[in-house]
Amino acid sequence: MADDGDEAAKRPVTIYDVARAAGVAPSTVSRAFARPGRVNADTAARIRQVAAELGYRANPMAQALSTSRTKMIALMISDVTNPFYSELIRGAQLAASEAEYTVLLADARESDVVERLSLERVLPAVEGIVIGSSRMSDSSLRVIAKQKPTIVLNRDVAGLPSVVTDNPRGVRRAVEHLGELGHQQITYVAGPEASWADGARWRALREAGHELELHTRRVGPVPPTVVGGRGVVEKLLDNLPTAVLAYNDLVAIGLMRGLAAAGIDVPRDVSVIGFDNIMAAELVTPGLTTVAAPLRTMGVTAVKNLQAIINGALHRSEAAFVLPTRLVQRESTARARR
Amino acid sequence: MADDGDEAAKRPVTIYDVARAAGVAPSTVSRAFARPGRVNADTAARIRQVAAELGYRANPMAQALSTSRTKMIALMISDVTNPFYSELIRGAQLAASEAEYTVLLADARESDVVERLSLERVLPAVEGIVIGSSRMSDSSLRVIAKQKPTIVLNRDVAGLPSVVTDNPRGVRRAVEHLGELGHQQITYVAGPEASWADGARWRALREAGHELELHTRRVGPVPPTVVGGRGVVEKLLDNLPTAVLAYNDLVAIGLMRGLAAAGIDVPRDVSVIGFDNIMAAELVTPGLTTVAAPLRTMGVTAVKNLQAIINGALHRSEAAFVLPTRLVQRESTARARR
DNA sequence: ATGAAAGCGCTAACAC
DNA sequence: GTGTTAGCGCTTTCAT
Repeated sequence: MADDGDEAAKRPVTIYDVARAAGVAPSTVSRAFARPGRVNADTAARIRQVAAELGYRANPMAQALSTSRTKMIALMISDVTNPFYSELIRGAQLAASEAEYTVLLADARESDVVERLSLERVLPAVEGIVIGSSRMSDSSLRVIAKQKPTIVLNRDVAGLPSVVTDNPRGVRRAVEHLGELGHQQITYVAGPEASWADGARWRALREAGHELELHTRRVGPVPPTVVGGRGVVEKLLDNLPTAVLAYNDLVAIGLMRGLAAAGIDVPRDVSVIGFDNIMAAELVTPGLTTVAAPLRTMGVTAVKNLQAIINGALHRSEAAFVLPTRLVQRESTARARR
Repeated sequence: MADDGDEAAKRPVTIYDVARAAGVAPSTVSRAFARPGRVNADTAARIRQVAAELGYRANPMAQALSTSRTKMIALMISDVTNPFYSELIRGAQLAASEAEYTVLLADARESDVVERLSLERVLPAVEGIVIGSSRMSDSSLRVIAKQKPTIVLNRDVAGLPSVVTDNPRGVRRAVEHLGELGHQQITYVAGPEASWADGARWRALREAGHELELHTRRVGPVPPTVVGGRGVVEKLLDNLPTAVLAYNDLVAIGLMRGLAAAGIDVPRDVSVIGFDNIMAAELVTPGLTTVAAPLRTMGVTAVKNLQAIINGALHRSEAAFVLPTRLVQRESTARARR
C-alpha cells in the first residue's frame, strides 16, 4: 500500500522531493531519519508519512559520500566452494545485517594474486574487512590492515585482531578419544604449510601425544581437499597407522575413500578423525568423527569484533579470540585391533 | 613499490591531490582515467605516474553518486548454506569481476520476509539483481524487477528474464537410464511446492514415463534437505518402488540414509537418482547418480545476461535461457531385481 | 586538449 | 526545533 511505481520509475525520489511535499527543509528530512530525537514528533511523523507515500529510499552512495560510512564490510574467503565457509558466511551475514551492514563477498579462488586484487578493489568501498584463511603473507595482510580495520580468521598475525578455534583443546580431546580406544600411534596428515591452523594442530598433536605417551608421525603436506586426502593414502600404506588425524574434514574424507579403495576398512583397520565438522562429515559412510569448529559463531564473532573496531571500541587487540571446539564422535573411529 | 602509507593513512588521496601534484586541473585527471583517448598522451602518462606515487584510489561512492553506476550487483540466494549455491556463487563472482563489478551476497535464510527485507536494503546500492530460487511470489518478484534489472534463476516468471536448466531432457535421460536397467516404475520424491523446478521435474517425469511406458508415482512434498529426504522413507516403505527420482541431491542423500537405516540396500533393492550434482553426491556411499546441472555456468550466464540488460542490450527477454544437463552415473543405480 | 564550474543526494555545522 | 549553507569526491557540460 505504499509501492506504486506506476510508470515514472525513472528518477528516484530524493530528500528534496520529500522536503517539498512535507513543507520542510531538506535538512529536516535528513534529521527525521537520522536523529528522530532532534526533531518535533509531529513533524517527524509527517515526514515519514510523506516519505512512505512517495516511496523515498535514501541513496546509500550519497550517504556514504557525505558521512564516509559505507555500511559495508568485506568478507574475503579463500574459496567459496569450500563447504567450510558456508556456515561462516551465514554467521557473518547474520551479524552484519543485525547492524544494518551489507557484506561484500570476495572469493580468492585459492590464489594470493586474486586475493590481493579483489581486496584492492573492494577496499575503498568498505569500512572493514574480515579475512578468512588468507593465502597472503603476514606482511601483505598488515599492509591491508593499516588501510582499513581488519580481522583475520584462523590465523595469528602479530598485531592483528583474530578469531581462531581452540586447536590445542580440540586436538587434545581427539587424542584422548583415540587413546581410550587403545590406539598407540597417530599419524597427522598435514594441510597447506601456509596454514596457521595446520601448524597449530600438528604442534598440539605432538604435545598431546607426548603427554599421553602415544607415538605421533606426520605426513604431507597435501592440498586441503578430497583429492588431497586421497592422494596421501599411498604414503600411508608403507607404514599403516591405526589412527590418523587429518588436517580437515575434506582431507579426512578423501583419505577414507582412498583407504576403502585400497581395501582397508575404516574404522576397523584404521580410525580417522577430521577437523571442522562440515556438513559432508555426517553424510559420508562411515560418518566422520571430527573436531567440530563453531563455524557460524566464528562468522558472527568476527563481524561483531570488526564492528567494535570500526566504532572505535577495541583497538588493535593483540589477543586472539579463541572459540571452543568439541569432538563429534561418529563411526570413523573404533577400538584399535593391532 | 608504490604503497608507502607511512603514517598519514588518514585522509585518502583525492583527485585534487593528484591534480595539484601533476599540475593539471582535476577534470583532466578524471579524464585521464575514464577517457584516456581524450587527453594528451604525455599528460595522461604523467597523471597516472603521479597517481601511482601518491597511491590514489578512486572513491567508488563518489563515482557512483556522480554517474549513478555503482558497479555492484546483488546475488540473492535462498540459503548460503545449501551446497547447491557454492559453484553458482563462484560463477557469478567470476563473471562479475571480469566486468569489474562487485557482488553483494544476500542470504534469504529460507524466509520470504528476510528475502524481501534484504532485497529492499541492497536494492538502492546495486545496478541489478540475480535472484536464485526465490521464496517470494511472482508478483513480489515483478515489483522488484521493475525497480532494477533483475534476472531469476531456476524459475520462470512471466515477463522476467531467467536462467534455468533443461529439466525435461535431464529427466528424460534419467528415465531412459532407469528403463535400460529394467525398472518398471519410478517414484518421484517432490520438493517444495513453491519450487518451479519441482513442478518441471515431476511434469517431465510423467511425460517421459508415459512415453517409455513406465509407471510413475509421486510422494511428498518434502523440505529440500537431507532430513527432508530421510523423513519420506516411511511413506515409501508402504509400496517400495524399485527406483526413485528425488527432487535434489540433498533429498536423495537423506533418502539413501533412511533406506539404509531401514535395512534396504541401495542400489540392490532400490535405485536412487538425484538432481544438481553437488559435491556431496560423489562423497556419499554409494556415489549418487544424478542429473547434473551446470552450476557454475548458471552463475556466469545469469550475471552476463544481467550485465547485458544493464547495458541496455537485452530488454525483457521473455525467453528463458535454458542450460543443458547431463546424467552422471555413479553407484546408486543398478539393474532392477524385482 | 584543457580548464572552470555546476551538480549528483545527502549530512553537518552554523545560525536563528 | 528548523532553515541555510557548505561541502563529501567525482563526472560532465561548457568554454577556451
